Order: sequence, then structure tokens, then C-alpha cells
Amino acid sequence: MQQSKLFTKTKKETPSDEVSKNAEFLIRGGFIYKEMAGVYSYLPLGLRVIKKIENIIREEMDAIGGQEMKTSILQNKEVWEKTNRWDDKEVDIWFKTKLKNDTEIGLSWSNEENFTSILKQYVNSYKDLPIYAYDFKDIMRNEVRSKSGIMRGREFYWKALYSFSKDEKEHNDFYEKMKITYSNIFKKVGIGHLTYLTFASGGAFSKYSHEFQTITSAGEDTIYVSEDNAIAINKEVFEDEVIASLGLEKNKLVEHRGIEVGNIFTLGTNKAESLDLYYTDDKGNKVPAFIGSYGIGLGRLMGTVVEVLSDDKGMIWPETIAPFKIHLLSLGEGEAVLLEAKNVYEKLLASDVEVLIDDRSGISAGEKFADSDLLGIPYRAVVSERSIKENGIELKKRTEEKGKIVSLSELLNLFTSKI
RNA sequence: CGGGCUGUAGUAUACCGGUAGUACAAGCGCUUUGGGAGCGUUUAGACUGGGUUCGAUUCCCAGCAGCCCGACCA
Repeated sequence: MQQSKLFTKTKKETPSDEVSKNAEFLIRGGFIYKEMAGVYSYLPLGLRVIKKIENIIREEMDAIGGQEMKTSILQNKEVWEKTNRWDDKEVDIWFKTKLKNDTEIGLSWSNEENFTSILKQYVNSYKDLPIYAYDFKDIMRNEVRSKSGIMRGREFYWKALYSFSKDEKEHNDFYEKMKITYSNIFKKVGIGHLTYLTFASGGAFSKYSHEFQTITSAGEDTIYVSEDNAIAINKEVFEDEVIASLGLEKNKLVEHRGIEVGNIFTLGTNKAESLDLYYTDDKGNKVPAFIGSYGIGLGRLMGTVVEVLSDDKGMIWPETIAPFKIHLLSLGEGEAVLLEAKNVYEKLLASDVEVLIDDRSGISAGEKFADSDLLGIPYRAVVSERSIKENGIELKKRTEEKGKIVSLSELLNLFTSKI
């Protein structure tokens, strides 16, 4: 992509109404646009990151048998009344509205009811289970206080998978697999080293659930981490009984702030009973399906990566989710430079390497470098009079101080071998 | 929902009860090109409503909006 054609521009100044690092860098870089408190639009660069994250999650979901669908955002009141989750006294974050004929409807804030009522149409026999269904969806929550940029919004993009198992044992097997899958996802997006499987409250459905907490000062939760065991305990269930049941010693746990980037929990059979999702087992008995729920907020995940992996100059994207692999800077207005930059750009494109070329004219070298650091694309390649004199292209990682000169063929080899 | 702080060009800010200034961005002209360039020039601003006052962007009240702390967070 040509940066001269990209409609977003970088900002030198930090927005006065944003304090959190993720919002500051994402807005300055032109990744997101703030519509109102807790509501952000994704601009071209930001969307590329979200899509990368989405694809990583999709691959992992498909790999454990997930079937992707897309459920509606407008919600039927009657369905939620069956589980006693329509009343504002029970769920205080609903956005509700009305049809022209005054029928009350709601905007999706969660998915269990959706999925369960859909599957009721298709599940009859034990032979139909298990089912693992998921979707990516924009979720609306009327939070009393949104905060921290895109970390806690009123509208956000998430992935939710629901497992419908025949019984608790089948559920537990899948649940354990999902723990590994989730760990893989957080490793792939580059925050695995800071993300811990965390024991947390089970909320309304079960005694305990598991969160995936990433250590960051921008976090909302307090967690107690056992480095040795690579697990943590959320403050909300930090009790002697829990510590002992996990075989941990209290004095070896370290307190941190963490942000919940994922959550998996066991719903059990209550939902299925309320929404009448029963199947017939091999003895002819009516049995409710056993349900589990597995969520990841993609926007929050993107914000967490920014919080955790940036430096004072800007973002530092892991290669797996970076909007582009290479930021190619064309420095100077000389004809030789322009031709060579164009040549390198086209060769990279022809090799299917994702490249953003800074082909803007009249922009000083310093400004291009500063922008490149802010955008945080993993590799920076520079074509300039200097690099041409040295018969190559200057290549540098975002995290490195100094680059080195490589030939065009070396550059192409380096990046095509990565694909 | 309780508490605190803040609303001035596109962005970031300054001063002021009496002509609202600066920087960046944007337009034009020229110069410049390895770490957010220079000169000239043009464009552009006081959240809304009330009150006090000869006069309010400034003081007061209310509303709206934003941020932060806490509570909440399936």
C-alpha cells in the first residue's frame, strides 16, 4: 500500500482527552477513531491488525472443531425472558430499543441465548453432539463507565464460542483442550510471555472460571501470579482454600495488575434447561446439553498488545498481527531514489510481501522515521541516496537501533522464506 | 451510580471582565531532505442555555460532553 494514498495521517500531539497508552498511540497512528466515550471506529491500519488477530483465532477455533457462524445483533426479548436475563434488574448493561410497532428488542451484549436457541432446532439425538459453534460479533454494552481507550468499550468486537456437550465429562475434555488453544492464541499474537491462566470467580453459572490475564499496569484486575506454575489467581477468589487446592504457596505468589484478554467458563445445564435444549440419549432419556462458553475481545487484545509491547516512540507490532511486514521509506526526491524505491516496492508486492511504502513527497527524513517508529511495522527498509551508494537497501527491525545494508534479492529471500 | 478534574481553530496550547495569541496541520510560492525543516503569505477558534455586568471566552448556575479514582463487570 502507498502511504501517499492512505487517507489517515499520523498526529504528533497526544489527544488531550486520552490518557491510556493504547488510545494515544492507536489514535496518533491513525489506527482507530474515537466516536464517543467507549466507542471507536477501526481505520484501515487498525482494521488490518484486527483482521490478523481474527484470522489467528479463526484458525485455532477451526482446529478444535469450531464451526463459524454469525448471529444477529437484534435480540428477541422472549428468548432472554426464558433465562431471566431480560429484566434490567438482572442485567443492567442492556441497550434496548423498540420496533415501529412498539415491540421491545435488545442489542446483543452476550451470546449464550442466541446460540442455544438456534441449536434447539438442530439437536435431537446424542448423535448430534458435541457441537462447537462460534462467531465474531460486535457487542454492545451500556457500561456505566467505559475507560482505558479500547480496553473497555460500550461497543466492541469479540469472538465467542459455545460448546454443547452430552455430559460433564465430554465438556471437561473439551474445556481442557480449550485452555491450550487459548494459550496458543495469546502466544501467536505476541503476549504469551505475559499472559497467565488465571483462576477466577465463576459468576452466575459456576463456582470458578478461567481467565487469561496479561500482566500490565493498564490492567483492571489484581492477580497473584505463580511464575513456576505459570498460573495465577484473581483477587476475587484469592482464598487459602483456592491456593491450597492449586498446590500453591501463598508467599510465593506475586501481585500484579492484569487485563483479562480471554475467559472460558462452564455454564452447565441451566441454560439448556431454560431454553429447552434437550437431546435423547442412547437409552431414550431426555437430557439437557452441557454448555461451556469461551470469549476473547479482539479490540481489547489489540489494545493490550499496544500497552505491553510499545516503547516511547510508538507501537511495536509482532509480525503475526502487524498491519504490514515492511515499512519501505523512500527518502529524498532524487530520480534514482524514486525509481529504486518503486522497484523494491513492486518486487515485494510481486512476492506477496505486505509492504507499506512511504512515498510521500516533501516529507523530511526525520518525519518519516518518526512516523515509522509510531506505526510500529516490524521491519523498516530505507531507500535513499546513501543506500543506493552502498548498493543495497537499509533494513532494520523496529526493535533495533541500527540497520544493515542488504541487496534486493537478499531482502526478497528473507521475506519470502517467512511465508 | 458516588467522587474529582476539564471543555478556546483540524490538533496541541496561551492570556484575559474590554481587539483571543502561539505552534503544528491545511492552501499558495520559494528553499530544504538521514531523526518530527526554513522564509513569506492565506485560511481557521471560546460546548450549549441562563444569570451577574456598561461589557462575559473569562465570574456564577444548569445542561451536555470528555478524562480520572471508586463501585460494578455473566
